Amino acid sequence: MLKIDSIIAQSVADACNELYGSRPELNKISVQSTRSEFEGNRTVVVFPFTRLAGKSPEATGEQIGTYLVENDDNITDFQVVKGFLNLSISDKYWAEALGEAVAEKECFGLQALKSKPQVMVEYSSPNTNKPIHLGHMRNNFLGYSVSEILKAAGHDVVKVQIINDRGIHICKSMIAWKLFGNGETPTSTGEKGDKLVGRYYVTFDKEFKKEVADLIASGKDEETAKTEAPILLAARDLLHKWEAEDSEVRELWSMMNGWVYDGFDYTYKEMGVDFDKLYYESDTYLIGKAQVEKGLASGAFTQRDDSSIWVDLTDVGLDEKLLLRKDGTAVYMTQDIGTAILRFEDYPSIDRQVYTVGNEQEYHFKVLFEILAKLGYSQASRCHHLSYGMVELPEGKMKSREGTVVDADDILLEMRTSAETLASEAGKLENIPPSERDELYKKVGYGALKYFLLKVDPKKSMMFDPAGSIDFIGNTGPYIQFNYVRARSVLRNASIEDVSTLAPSSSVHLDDTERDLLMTALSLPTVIEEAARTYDPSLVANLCYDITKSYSRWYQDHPIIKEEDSDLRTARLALCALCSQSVKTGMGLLGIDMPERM
RNA sequence: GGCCCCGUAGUUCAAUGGAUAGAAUAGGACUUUCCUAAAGUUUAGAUGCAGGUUCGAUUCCUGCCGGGGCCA
Repeated sequence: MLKIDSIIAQSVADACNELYGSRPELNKISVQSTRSEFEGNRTVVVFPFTRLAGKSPEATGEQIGTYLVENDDNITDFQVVKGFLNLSISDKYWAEALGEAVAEKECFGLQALKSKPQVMVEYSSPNTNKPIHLGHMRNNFLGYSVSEILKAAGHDVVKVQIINDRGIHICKSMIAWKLFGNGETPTSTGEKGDKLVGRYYVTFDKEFKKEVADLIASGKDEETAKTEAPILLAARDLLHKWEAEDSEVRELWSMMNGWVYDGFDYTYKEMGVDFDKLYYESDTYLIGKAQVEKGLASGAFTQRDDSSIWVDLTDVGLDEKLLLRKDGTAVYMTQDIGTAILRFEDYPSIDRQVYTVGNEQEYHFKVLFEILAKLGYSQASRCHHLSYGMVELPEGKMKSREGTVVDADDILLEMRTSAETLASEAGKLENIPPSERDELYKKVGYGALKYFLLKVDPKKSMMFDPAGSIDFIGNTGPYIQFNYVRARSVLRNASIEDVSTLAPSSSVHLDDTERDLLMTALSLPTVIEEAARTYDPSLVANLCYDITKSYSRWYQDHPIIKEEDSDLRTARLALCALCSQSVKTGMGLLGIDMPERM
């Protein structure tokens, strides 16, 4: 909601009070942009007041409109079309609103840091046996962006990662490396550490399948074969030794995980995401067990005859859920309980945790939050599962076993290369010093990728076609960057050092295109607030596009530097400054860097 | 079987219950003596089906059809 909209809503409430003796609630008063084919800037929907007035929509609109023009200086004129009251807002209001927004410079749209409660956002939960792929990238960019948006809305944010670094699947790549690795290391092969370990995870699977086939050939049934394959038994043995803290196994585990972390560090750095604190499941799964025992003692959980431990959530419409197996081993939920509680202890002031995890885990998180509530954590009711849809390929879901995953490092490289090709084909490279070119390809290429993944409503699943690749024209990151660059270029050519000096004269008149552009840019603060409230970066992405689209259209036929009327020139420069600043802020919240030249 | 999410132009995405459902891309026709044409203008094209609530439904409710997911 624009600032002017709350002013209008207030005046409309006054009008109803005065005219009909009843004051409607402010949030019931709908103010929106006036459609371009009608006179005016803002429109009040009058249908809700016809009952108060006991008149037709048209007559009600006339009465309220007349009252507004007489009693609110910002409103200069009105027109009623059916049930819509179109209001013209004074030039003075727009000039002042523009001047105020520009004066805020890079703070425009942002709320005071730490003016709202501390929030923890978990936005990566990798396994140490698989390299990062496109699905993880949607997760990471989404969580990073939501973190930045929450900060912009005034929250203190703690960004965390949970690393799934233990368990049978990790032992599988370990045993495969032991058996077939010949002592290979990332240094000896020159391969990225996460790729090397991932390769041995695949090796395990191949060997396992071969052994199963052999066992079946020698007369075993399939089920038996799958539990008796020697390589699986060897992996199980490693797991037992790991849990018994066998030093040799722990050493191998640390070494291989270390390789993976080196690989992840590179990819995260390229992606531009970072974390304030890392959590490892190898540290938290025992805490989870202890917490489950504690919950049993306090009566929150129950034990069955086979000694397995359960929680009964039928009172809140969920099921009974297993928390500890009969042999005392942990399930996923056990670990997640441990991790959550450890975090509440590490950061006593966090108001809630936000988990960025795919939508197939929705039930899991409902259960987790209920369990935390049962254990007495009042933050549980505010915890949020930031659930997002899958990234799908034209042939369906990505499957690592079928080799259809889109690897993160591959796509990052492809984006850089495409940016380079496009820039050189368009003959843009003369403008760019060679030393800055690689940086530029990253800004543009990665910007295209991030924008592509973030402009879609998180909860919807989305399509990625590797063959079609990601566009650089149209509704894309580079389109927004390009127009930003043009706007910055105008300000440079006009020698504007400090944009806050661009105070428009209060008598300057902006035309329809200019007012539309201004209104769009002025909505940044409320869009950020809304995005923070709904954990939805796509709102910010869409606003950046709207501002840019309007800017580009306006720029086409409105001279700025060459404008001879000096009041108008100043106002246009201010508009240019406001739009470029708003878009830079918005794109920054998406993790997208803006180049100054391209 | 139970529960959850999603069905909008050929395609990829928009639309706090509001006016004639917006963009992008692909297709047709244009624009560069002018602040960066990765741009702009223009043309053509869509709410799965059937009911209901409402002054007004892409949006809310019910049923069906189609796609995805979760729980055994």
